[in-house]
Amino acid sequence: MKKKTRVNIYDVAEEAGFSISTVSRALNDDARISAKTKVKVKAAARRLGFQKNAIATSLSTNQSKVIGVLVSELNRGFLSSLVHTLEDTAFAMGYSVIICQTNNSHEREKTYMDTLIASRIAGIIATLSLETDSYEHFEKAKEQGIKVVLVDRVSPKIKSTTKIVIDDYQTAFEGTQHIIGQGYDKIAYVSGPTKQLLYADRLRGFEQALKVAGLPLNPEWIEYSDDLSYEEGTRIAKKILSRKDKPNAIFTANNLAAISTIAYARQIGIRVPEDLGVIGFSEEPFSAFMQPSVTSIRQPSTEMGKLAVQKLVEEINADPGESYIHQKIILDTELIPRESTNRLCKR
Amino acid sequence: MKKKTRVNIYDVAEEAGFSISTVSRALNDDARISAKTKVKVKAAARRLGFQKNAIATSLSTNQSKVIGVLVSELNRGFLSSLVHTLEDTAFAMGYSVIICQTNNSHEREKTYMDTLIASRIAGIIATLSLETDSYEHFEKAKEQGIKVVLVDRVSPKIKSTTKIVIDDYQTAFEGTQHIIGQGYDKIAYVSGPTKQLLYADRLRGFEQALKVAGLPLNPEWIEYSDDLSYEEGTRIAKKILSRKDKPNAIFTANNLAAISTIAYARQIGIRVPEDLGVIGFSEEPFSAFMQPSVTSIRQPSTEMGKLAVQKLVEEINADPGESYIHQKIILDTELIPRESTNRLCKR
DNA sequence: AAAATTTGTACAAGCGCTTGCATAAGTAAA
DNA sequence: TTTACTTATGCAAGCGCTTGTACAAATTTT
Repeated sequence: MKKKTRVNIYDVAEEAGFSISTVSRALNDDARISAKTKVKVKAAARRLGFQKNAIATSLSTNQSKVIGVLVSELNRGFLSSLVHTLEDTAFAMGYSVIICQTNNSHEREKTYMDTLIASRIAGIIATLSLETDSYEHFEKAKEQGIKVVLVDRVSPKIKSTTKIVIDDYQTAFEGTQHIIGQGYDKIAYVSGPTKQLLYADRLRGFEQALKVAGLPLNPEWIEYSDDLSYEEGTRIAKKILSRKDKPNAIFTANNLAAISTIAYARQIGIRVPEDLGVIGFSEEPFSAFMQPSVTSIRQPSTEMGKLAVQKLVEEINADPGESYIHQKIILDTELIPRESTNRLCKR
Repeated sequence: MKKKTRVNIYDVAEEAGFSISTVSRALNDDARISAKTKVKVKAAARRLGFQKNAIATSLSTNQSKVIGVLVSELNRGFLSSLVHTLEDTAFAMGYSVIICQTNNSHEREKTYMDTLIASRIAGIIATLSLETDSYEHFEKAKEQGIKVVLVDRVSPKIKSTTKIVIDDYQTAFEGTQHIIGQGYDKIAYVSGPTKQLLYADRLRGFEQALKVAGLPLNPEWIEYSDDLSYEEGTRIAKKILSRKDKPNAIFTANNLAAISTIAYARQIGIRVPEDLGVIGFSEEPFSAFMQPSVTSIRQPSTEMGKLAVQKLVEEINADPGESYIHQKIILDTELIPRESTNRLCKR
């Protein structure tokens, strides 16, 4: 048969002169084992360089100390910062984090879900991929008893799940008010795919702010992008700024697009913020350092990440007897006014 | 005793009318099982919604399809991009990736190493933490049969390990030549901790280029930073630029520091690139979009990431009989001249 | 038609732990 | 001293899979 590989609990038992059950309990600080025995067992384990096989423990207890993180990709400021925090917080709570990049593909999201289920993961923290519009794979996870927490990109169709979000509608509303307050009155909007709730909400907030302010809502000034990449931002800026009836401000649904919009505008001789105000959702690490610096909306990635792990672990450890109350937690955002919309006071 | 949890191989065996060994082999496409049987077994598995328990497989085979990634943090452009690629490549090869951020702490690096060993990980891809100067934990992993690939931040003290690096000495040498070629002749250098080989090499390359060009090497113009953060960059720029004998160019060992150096210089009225040339190692996503854009050195994070996974998997699957040949692979870098050192042709 | 192969499948041990229950030893109460 | 509890430890089954080996059936060879 197979040969044993490394030092195991049997070796420790022999070395310490106890049975394996005593060793197991001693190493787990079970109350039933006397202090003296524990000392002896631990000494023996140390002597042998014993390292508990986490796999065997997982199989035995049917649970692992690993959290799966489903995220579209790591190359965006918000997500990279979120994952950073997730990992950090999880580590502090004794969990490891397994990263799965969906690349915004629904297919890959499902594949990963299967892998995670097969790995008997403790729980999942997910940000829906942009493509995702069916949610059976989440139901599947839940059926298997895997707890899920959704962050930022959520869907009302996924029930009984903790969700951690910002108020996209309200934030976009306030962002728009900020631009209006700076004296811009012809405002364009660059949206992500409205299939994603969050982009739909942002767009609504934008439109509502215009309506409240009595400003025109020109359908020609609303553009959509699948991925809001840097290149997409340029493409759309080009389109918008080549119309006869040009807007004098652009609100983009992420920050990358804002940055490329600014770059393109300057390139064709449009001054920012004098001729064109630009504001972008989210915040990239360099939003503050650009020239002009980019007015942004800070999403509390750190807070969201911390909460996500805490809530997940809370649910994992919840008494299975009583039903866990799933919350939708809405965190505050912060508008960071910078030069790109600063039309009022000259720099 | 414990109650079984989900659909397992026994259930499938019963449903299909075969023994569990046949089921196991059928699901693994073992040659000894007839095609007909395989079809039946797989159908039964599908009917029951069976999902193989990866934990049990791992325990049984004593190996897992998980690669541990040890990285200082995710918030730097190079590392975030590297990890992105690692994950992507690993996924394509049927592996998952478990991310461990050391936060540049040696202690945490060791803790993680233990966790990874306990998880019977297939292999480790690591970037040494800045603090690390002893390497027993890597030896430990290797003793346990865990393959290791080192990327970017390596150490000659870790033997028999595949290493994937750039030529830091040569790259810094060429970078310095670039600045000199632009007509700067009083060049300061901002180094990371030279305990890390890579920073020592970069510094050597810088010094050598000065020597070759016959330029003065003013010890006052060489500064060190522990983490080369944005704030550190500002602090050091302040220090260097407040000397009576100011340099007219600054080479920083990463790009973040270059960006903050530029920001600080402009703030106190020093023009970049006219009065001060700035070049930074690495490349942050926005280096190109800054004003002025930052002359950088592109490290091939994508290529490094891909190779790292490929080499690791290659070693994992290598015949244990014959000894695997560990290579040190050196990849090309690319100097990207941008505005921040463009003194010759006016923009 | 018998013997020798070649399939195809089943049995059962083992991977390294956890844990319910039994039991032995130690202590307190009767 | 006997009985009744505690407290500490051991036994053995079980978690869900893999896999060496045995064996029966089907196929080929003589």
